[in-house]
Amino acid sequence: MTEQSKIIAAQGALARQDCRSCPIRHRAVCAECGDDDFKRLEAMKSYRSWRAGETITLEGAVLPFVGTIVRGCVTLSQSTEDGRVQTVGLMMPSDFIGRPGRAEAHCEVTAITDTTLCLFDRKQFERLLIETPTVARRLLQMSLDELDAARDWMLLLGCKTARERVATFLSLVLRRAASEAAPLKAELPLGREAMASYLGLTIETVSRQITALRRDGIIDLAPGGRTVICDDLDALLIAAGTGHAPT
Amino acid sequence: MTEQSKIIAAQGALARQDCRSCPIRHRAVCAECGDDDFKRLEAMKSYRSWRAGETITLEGAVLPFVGTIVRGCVTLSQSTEDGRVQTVGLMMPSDFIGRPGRAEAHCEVTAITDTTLCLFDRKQFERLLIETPTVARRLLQMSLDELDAARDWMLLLGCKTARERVATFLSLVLRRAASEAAPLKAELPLGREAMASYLGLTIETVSRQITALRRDGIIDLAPGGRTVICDDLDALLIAAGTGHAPT
DNA sequence: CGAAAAATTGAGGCATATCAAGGTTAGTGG
DNA sequence: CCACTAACCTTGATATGCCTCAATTTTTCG
Repeated sequence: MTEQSKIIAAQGALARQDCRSCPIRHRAVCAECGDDDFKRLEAMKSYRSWRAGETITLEGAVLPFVGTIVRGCVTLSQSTEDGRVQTVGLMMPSDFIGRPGRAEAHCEVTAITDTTLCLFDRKQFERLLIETPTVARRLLQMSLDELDAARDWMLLLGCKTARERVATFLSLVLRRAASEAAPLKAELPLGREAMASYLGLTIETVSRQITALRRDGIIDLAPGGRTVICDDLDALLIAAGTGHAPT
Repeated sequence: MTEQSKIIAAQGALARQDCRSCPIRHRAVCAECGDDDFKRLEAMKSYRSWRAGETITLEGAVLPFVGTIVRGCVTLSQSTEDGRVQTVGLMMPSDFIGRPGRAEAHCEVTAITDTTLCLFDRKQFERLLIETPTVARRLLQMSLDELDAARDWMLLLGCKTARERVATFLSLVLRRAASEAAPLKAELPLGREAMASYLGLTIETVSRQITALRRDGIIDLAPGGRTVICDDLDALLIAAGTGHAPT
């Protein structure tokens, strides 16, 4: 696997692409950039890919880059000294990885699906932040959104029951899939183990609660257990203990 | 209480003070400001005070200001529809309250001790952010620090035992007090109820764990139960499941 | 000193973890 | 296409840590 992944990683160093045709151009840290800003970004960016399951960086490791998720799904996680792990963030395309102003990663970052990042050299990006207010402003907004989301998740971890946690996660996935008409349908980006780590539960409890929600007619699963179907999102939101969908 | 607090609040609208003699000048959002920046800030700032226990803003309420804590201790909290509450942040002098770019508060903000904020009109402050990179840069750093702290707390809420949570909190308080020599000693800013809400536990469990830590000789309490004493911080950190003190 | 608030302690119940087994799916090679 | 294997998921039985309910003690404040 390691050998193979090296080959993939090498392939992942793709040719530069025109930022203006980038699929996440309007949501990422570069959302407010003008042509001049893009010229600068294009000069410093590179692409790199990871296979599902690979570690992008370990907690405390020095990261020479920051970047944006172009494709794929990654988790941020923290762990105690004795090895208990908590997933503290689930990042999707357009989300920003890494921290300007600090080289050491605060979390472990893991690719859940095959993932491509648009990378910026950290030093160069820090200089850009000082000189380019459009990027700095957008990064502040995105960081504040992340902070709100983290605080919403603290409510889940501190107060909610297992059933509510699972229902909250499923409603979040269904909302992100945003298929217009009922029945809503979405493939789960995380397996049971990753879900359990995100929800502060065990695999077994997650599985049991999914079964219970299915038994209650609130959701259904497609064969394979990786795709959720929901006819009545309101019922799921009630099970989640949330009148409005969480962030 | 309400009548009296109004009087205090009125008194709280203090005369402007010279920013350069402000006690938190080097840690707050204005840490990197020069003389010109201060001139602008002084023109738009005002002070306001709250009594211990008062609500500074409700979740979802429109806040016409943002600001910095000058004195006191406040909590941010979120709640479920059926009234369960989780404290999601503990803010101290120099911390920043409110979100530029959004009027509605994401959390309920409560003064735990008597508190004074240095307030900025939100609209004016947002304009300042665009035109004053020193403030914008500092606010970004502070927001990223908050995000790291929130993620550390998610590890606590998702993985740690009651004993570890209480030990983590006590070590955090002792570290902030930063009294150089052993025995370390600090007054708890939160009562048992507020501690329980912050730690995702009940009052009773917090009380029992404090008793247990005391019985084990890891901490001691001064009469009144509001002041912790610790001879051996390492032992407390081990009880907290943390080799290094948490953020 | 007296009353209210805050903290402690105890007994018992319940939700979730843990331990263990069995079933299902996906990937691989014949 | 099928057999085989490994990973993933589900289900069951039991254990336990924390919550709930209830009573008492301690502290604070008028």
